[in-house]
Amino acid sequence: MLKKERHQFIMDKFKEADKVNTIDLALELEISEDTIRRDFNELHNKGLIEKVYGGAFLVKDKSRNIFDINIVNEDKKIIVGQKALSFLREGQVIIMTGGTTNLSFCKLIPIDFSATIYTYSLPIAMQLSQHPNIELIFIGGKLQKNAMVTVGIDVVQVLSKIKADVCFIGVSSLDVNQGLTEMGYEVSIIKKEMINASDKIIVLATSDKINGKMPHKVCGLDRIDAIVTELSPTSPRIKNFADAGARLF
Amino acid sequence: MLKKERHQFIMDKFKEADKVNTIDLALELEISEDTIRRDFNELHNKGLIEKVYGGAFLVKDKSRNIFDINIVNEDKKIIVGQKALSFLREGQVIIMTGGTTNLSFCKLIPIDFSATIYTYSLPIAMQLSQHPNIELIFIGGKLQKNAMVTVGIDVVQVLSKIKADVCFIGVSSLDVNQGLTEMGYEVSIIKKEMINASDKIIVLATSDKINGKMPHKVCGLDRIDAIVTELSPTSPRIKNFADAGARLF
DNA sequence: AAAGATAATGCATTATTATGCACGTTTTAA
DNA sequence: TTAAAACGTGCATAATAATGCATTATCTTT
Repeated sequence: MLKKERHQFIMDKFKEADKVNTIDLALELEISEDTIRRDFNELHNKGLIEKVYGGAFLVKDKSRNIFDINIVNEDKKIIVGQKALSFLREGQVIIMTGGTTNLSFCKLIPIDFSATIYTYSLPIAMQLSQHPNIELIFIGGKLQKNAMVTVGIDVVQVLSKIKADVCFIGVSSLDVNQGLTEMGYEVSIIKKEMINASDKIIVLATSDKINGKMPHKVCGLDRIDAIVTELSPTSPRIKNFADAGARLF
Repeated sequence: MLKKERHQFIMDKFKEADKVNTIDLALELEISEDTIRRDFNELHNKGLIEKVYGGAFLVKDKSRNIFDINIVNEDKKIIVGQKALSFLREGQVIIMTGGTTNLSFCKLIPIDFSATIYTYSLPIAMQLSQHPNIELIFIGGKLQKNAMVTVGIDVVQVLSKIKADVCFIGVSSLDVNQGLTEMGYEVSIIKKEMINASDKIIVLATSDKINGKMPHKVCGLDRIDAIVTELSPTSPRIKNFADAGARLF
């Protein structure tokens, strides 16, 4: 029996019982307790079990991988993403902001889609790196850890020098009168710059972002070419936007 | 029986069992264990199997989620990372290259460690973003998708302007005579620049990178302040490095 | 088809890993 | 507090792996 098999065997034991016992395992597998102890040590070092005097317990809450991002309201965001696909054109130069709505959108982009995409979001970049035909340019800078985007003068400087066909922009809040507003000052500055650099502005927003105001204004409704939500464009919840002349999808 | 047939035969074995055994295969095919081992090595290098002492396992359906990175030889890389921790100092300015060895290292950095870290690797940045006291600066540029690092003139330009205390550098290959060499031209240029910008150079390498040569030279052994491997510094496998005066850890 | 070049294989040697045992230390429970 | 049980460490041994080298097989080119 190979060591790895034994390790697997031990881990499987936890399906039957909460605790495994050093001696029992040694007897069952007909090997020395020393070997079981060494196995325990290795499994412990991998963070899989917790050693106790006489045996071991399974570690339950194995802190889930930091790399997998939890998307709240993913179903709604997928609807938004699906609708937004119609704004994609092959060969475009695209600016993509961060946020989980944009991330859901990026997951839906056809695998062989070809374009040049600028982004300042780490998760978005990870996602888009799966697309072989997308030329991906990451805008560097100081990392803002909560949003997983880069900020600072370097980001603004890069953006000031580029020209894009379209910007897919996620939002903190969207209001009929205030337009697009942001929670953080730095991100608001950067988004302004992104909008400046782009011909068309497509806003991706789930309905919970609608009719809210944040301290820092990014741009007015008039500058936005399309607002994509999971709601029907005729939904009463966004009638005020329709009345104000916003292009809803 | 051709080598390719044998490889296919081995892979087919996994349909019957979870593992294959080196000796059993040698007996069944009536060839030497050496050949089976060489087959295992080749299949391992293709990422198809995982070698263990006494046999091999099939590599399971590789990460459905693009965000979780599969680290081959993680155990060895963890040993390297553990040793490398002793080179960290609070408050340093650090340059961190990419690669899974460096990623393993970053996972081991104490959560409250405080420093300024520059990197051009997406996964490394994702990992380090978990550390609240690390000021993380991502070096932007065009994304090279296989290595998940940024390349291009922008990267070089940023690096030419900074000064770091230490650079933790992963390698393609490390050779006594050639020193540090890289597979890709662009990355070799960038690593040169990183070395230029740093006072101390710490090389992190598992033993499989040792005694190999790649087309693009990065720097000689004399510029390297420490080579950290999973082996003992006195191991005969790296005796030639010790003889050449390299500082092994 | 033959000669030379290249790759594959096996063998001998050395290195590494896994395992059990002995023995001293730590932990548990009465 | 004490004795038994469990643990950790160093060591010896055996199994497995890696490496260099010689040999054999395969491919290329003429």
